Amino acid sequence: QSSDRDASPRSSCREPRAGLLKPQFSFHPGNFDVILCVDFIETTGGPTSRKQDLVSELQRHNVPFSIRKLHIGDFLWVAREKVLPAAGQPQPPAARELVLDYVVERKRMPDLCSSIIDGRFREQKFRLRQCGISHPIYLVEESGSAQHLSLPEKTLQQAMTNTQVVDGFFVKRTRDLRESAAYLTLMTRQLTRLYEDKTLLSCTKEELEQERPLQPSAGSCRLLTFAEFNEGAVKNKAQTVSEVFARQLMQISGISGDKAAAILERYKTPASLLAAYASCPTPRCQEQLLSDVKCGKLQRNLGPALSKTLAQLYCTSGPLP
Amino acid sequence: RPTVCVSDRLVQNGSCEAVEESLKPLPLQRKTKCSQEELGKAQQRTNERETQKMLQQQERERRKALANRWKAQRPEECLKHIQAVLDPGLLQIEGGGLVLTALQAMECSCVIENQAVPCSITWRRKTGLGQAEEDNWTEEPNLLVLVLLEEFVAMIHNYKQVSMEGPNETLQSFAANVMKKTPGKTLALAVVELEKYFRLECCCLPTVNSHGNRGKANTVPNLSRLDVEEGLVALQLQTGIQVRLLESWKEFADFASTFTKAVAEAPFKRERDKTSFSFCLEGDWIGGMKVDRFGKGLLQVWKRQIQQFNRVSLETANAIVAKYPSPLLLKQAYDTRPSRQERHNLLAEIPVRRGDGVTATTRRVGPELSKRIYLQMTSHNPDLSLDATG
DNA sequence: GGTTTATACACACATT
DNA sequence: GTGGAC
DNA sequence: GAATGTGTGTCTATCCA
Repeated sequence: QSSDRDASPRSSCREPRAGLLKPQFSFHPGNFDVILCVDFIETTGGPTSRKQDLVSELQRHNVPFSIRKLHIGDFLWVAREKVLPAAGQPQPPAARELVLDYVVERKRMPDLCSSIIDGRFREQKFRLRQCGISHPIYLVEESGSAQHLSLPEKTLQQAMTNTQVVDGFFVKRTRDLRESAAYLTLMTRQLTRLYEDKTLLSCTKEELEQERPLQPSAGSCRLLTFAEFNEGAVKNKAQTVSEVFARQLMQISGISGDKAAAILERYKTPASLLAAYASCPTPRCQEQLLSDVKCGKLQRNLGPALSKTLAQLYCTSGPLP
Repeated sequence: RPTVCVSDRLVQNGSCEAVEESLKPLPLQRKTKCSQEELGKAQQRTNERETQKMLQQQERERRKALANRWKAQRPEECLKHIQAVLDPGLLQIEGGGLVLTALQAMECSCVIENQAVPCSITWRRKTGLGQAEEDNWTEEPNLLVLVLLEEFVAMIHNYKQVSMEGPNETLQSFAANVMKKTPGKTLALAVVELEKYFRLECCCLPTVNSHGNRGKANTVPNLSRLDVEEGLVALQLQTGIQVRLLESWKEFADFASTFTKAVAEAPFKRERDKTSFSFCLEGDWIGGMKVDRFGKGLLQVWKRQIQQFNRVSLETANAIVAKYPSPLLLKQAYDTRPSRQERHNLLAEIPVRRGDGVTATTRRVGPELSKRIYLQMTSHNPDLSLDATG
């Protein structure tokens, strides 16, 4: 069917930059196509790998897709405007793209195991939750879960159900890569039907965060450009004074998030803490300045030990040991 | 606004204001009549102490109650304060008893009641507010519904037949009805032994039935797994509801147990996610530096504090810490610089040696980072953005 | 002189 | 009813 | 938190003057 320009693995993987500077534009029904975007990693595991099977399956099902480097997620869908070849131009102008409100994180059982163990699992879920897309999907391939993995079966099932119940993500269970491809195929087709009659409005992430009143049932919806989405998932966000202060506090062993937050509750900035230390008439007072700061759950004292360590850090005039 | 999670932390201080209020009325009085004055003083002291005691006890009790409620949500004890509510319809199905058995094997209570939705499970949590024993529970916003195999197959089939827009029930209409009966709840569906159905469908001849509308008319011929997946994806995109397909009743029982645990732990985890800093989970996050009781290691802490700024290399941090080996020394250096520009650029010209030996290139800290560090050390505005171009 | 009992209970941190 | 316990 | 186990330190509780 409509074989995409980027569908071939050897084709260029250029990422359209148009849209970042454009304040706003919109796609109208019939003027765009829905395309599945596949992360580069999912297809380039090396020639010895079976990663090309996914490409084969998608091609076999005539799924229009595009292989790119996604900074978050493994699959997503974009609406690409249909561009008419300009007269005399060999290449049509760069097509603008809006990312649909669904993103898929594919996880095979071994991946899930290692992700849970080293903490990437929680981090991924956090990033997915605030990447700007409302409907994150975990696509879990339980290829004969009877295999000896580094984590018990019960644990993995619990993790998946937690992802569903606690995090509110959609968890799609699949038996193998072939079923995963089938799922992506069905999703592509039905997403095409879902969006084809809608008006798509470009939108920035900031605008989206304050209000997203449009649910997928409305006649129109506001979407991020692919460029903004993909760049936004990697760039360092702006730091504030209190954030950096909290991170600095936590550099000493024993100061956790709750402790740092409790200290921040009283002294929101390094300047105010230093001023408080300067106001202390005696070094003894400095050591106890933070001792009775109430931490965490409900009002547990920070304690004299950490208070003294912090006083040493911020009150030592000479070089630190 | 930037993605900082310094956000909404509970400010829970009711005690301080009340205590200060009680300490306020203490102006000195002139000596006129000794006895009366002594009496008044005594009265004042007495009232004052009574008030303090009362308030202290009230606050302490309140804090204990809050602490206990928080403890009740911890992963180890939260199940003990949960009761699962099973619809009797579940137990009337073959194999439904396994669910009851599995749930009772957990350390949560378990009751059978007629539910608004047949064959459903809901959960209740002890509020902890109840001083009277038992009976104040709050409903958890979750609902797990077992969809009978025959009904599920019928609904998939009905969705396939787009031509007949009659009263035929689909997964979507089923879900809509369920949510109408239980407003505000997150719905999850489960179907048991669908694979067994497929096997029977293959082996045995299709049992052709009259097109009875309502449920009990059984297996519809020629339902493929693809049809099921089509229906599930449609349900997902239109409602966000997910359906768990299970091979056996044992698996369903296990799923119900797992689901129960997830529901029980959900408030605890959500609260933690709210009140914790996002950067703790970032991949390159390193735990706190160990420091003994006399400050050994604090220099490393100071260096790592510099590295908490974005775009600061190890070499840069080393250079800065070498020049100013403690936070206070840096602050004092700022204090002695009269002009704003001087303070901004205090660290800008510090040389930073990069690379080794032959390829060693020596650059400087630069004015941009120098300014960020200055703002961090001196600003009294906690929400000031260090990366703002101003 | 200047720290302190004894147990329980958390929390920070480290492992299969 | 306070506050220390070696 | 995946689940469980390990050590730092506070915290709560006594007993007794």
